[in-house]
Amino acid sequence: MSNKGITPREEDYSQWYFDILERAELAENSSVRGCMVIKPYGYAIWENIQKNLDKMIKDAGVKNAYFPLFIPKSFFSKEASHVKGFAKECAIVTHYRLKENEAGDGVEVDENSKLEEELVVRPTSETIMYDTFSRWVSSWRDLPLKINQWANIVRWERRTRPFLRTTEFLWQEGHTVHSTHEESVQEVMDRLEMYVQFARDFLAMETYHGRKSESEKFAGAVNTYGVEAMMQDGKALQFGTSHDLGQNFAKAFGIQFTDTDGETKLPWQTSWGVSTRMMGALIMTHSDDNGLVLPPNIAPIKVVVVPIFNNENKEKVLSVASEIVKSLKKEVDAVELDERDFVSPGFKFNEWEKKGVPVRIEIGERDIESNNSVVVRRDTGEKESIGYEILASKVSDILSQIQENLLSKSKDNLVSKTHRVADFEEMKSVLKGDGGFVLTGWCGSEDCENSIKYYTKATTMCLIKDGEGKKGRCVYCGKESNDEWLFAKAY
RNA sequence: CGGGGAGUAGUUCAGUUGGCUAGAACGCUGCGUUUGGGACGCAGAGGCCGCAGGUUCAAGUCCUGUCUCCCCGACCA
Repeated sequence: MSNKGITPREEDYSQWYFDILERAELAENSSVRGCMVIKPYGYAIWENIQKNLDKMIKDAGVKNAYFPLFIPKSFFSKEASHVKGFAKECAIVTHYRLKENEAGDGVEVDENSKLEEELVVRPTSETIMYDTFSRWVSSWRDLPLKINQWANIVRWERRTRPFLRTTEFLWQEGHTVHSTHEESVQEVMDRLEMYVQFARDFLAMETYHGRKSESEKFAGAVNTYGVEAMMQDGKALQFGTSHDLGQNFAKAFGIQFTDTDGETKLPWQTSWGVSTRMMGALIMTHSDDNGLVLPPNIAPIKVVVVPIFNNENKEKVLSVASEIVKSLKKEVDAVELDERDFVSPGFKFNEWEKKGVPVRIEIGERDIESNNSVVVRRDTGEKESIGYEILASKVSDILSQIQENLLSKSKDNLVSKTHRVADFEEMKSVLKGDGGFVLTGWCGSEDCENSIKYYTKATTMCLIKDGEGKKGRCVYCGKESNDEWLFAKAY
């Protein structure tokens, strides 16, 4: 797996994700698969994502709220294509009570507690939120309505993958209601751009974004837009979506408003979200054979100070080290001192590298004598001796450099793995080789899309801005095409 | 749901044509020596060999059934 970074295979995450997640051990005979425990270090990354993204969401005038986990089954019958998209992956609550079994050694479902209407564990919250919105919206003065929720959701997928497709996952889902289509489309694009910006600034990830094809769009949407990242192994990963819902749901859930002209109208809606899948993208984008590599702007621990001592000089070294930590904390947050005396320094170096801490500072007797400390970068492995007086500001600079370097590496990876191809043969050979994105003409027909998928395993990712209106020929059927689309094998 | 593979210690796995008290490495516990790139020595704890049935003097090993997990597909964020 060298040079491909971390992939979501069991053998990889058991080795590298040791601090991030582990498979949940559920009931012996349970058919629950793909439920993961997010461990404290992994959850700290998620909290950093939450904190920073939540600020951007609020800056966009969106307010947080929380809606029920359980959705009456009947809500799902209201929007035809929505139910069709989710019906096959819903967990359903049918009873609300257990009783002791006859043998007296366990419990069983109490048949007397059957629910009159079954409840669906939310696979997404459009239905329950929009039912509520229908009571919140009655006038143009109530619009735009912009609501976001941070929640867990359940999708009973046939096949799961750690982080990328788990049965239960955490996400953020934003839902807005507007009086005009122009305004709702603007919201869709703004939130899409927000995700792109977030990925760039915090996750140090360069991505493509654009409209999804008809077959790839969200169940119930008029249009879906996605953010696509390129992993080190040549597979694409979609980690954010933004949907133009048109008036489909407004119609289905009876959301109406009286406009300034006195007319009763249907509003226009959007929804958009990113999930813990984003952490998978983050990990797979930057990490190497030595473990995680985390961008400083999202790392739970940005700097770790490893004192190197023996029984004789322990006290002295530790006191200098904690002085240094104190001065570092004035300029850098998330600094940690590793005082453990039961593992060797070499063990610590390795462990913090696996955890992806961006900067490690080593302080031992040698350094104290020369008023220096050894500063090591996780991204390049470079070591540098830096004096105490300038340490804090230097480290702060190095953290910015690491953030920049990771972004530029991600950009290089994206560019170098994007191939513009002339014909289908070339497309096949590119995808059979190192993979990556293929940029090529596509006539827009679902038949061609399916054939391309059949022969190459690649699907349409999205229509990026550069590709819009770029006339050419469809890579498969050879007919005239209006746009150049992005294809890739994807997770 | 189709194709392939695997279930033995906390983890990763050995375990021969059925044969004695089921093993290793790592991890864990204790003591000592160590500590600038995953330390070492000694002592120890830890097992319903996935589950149920069968064949046999004897089953981790053979047979039948069953459950679960992993990989590759189909489906999807």
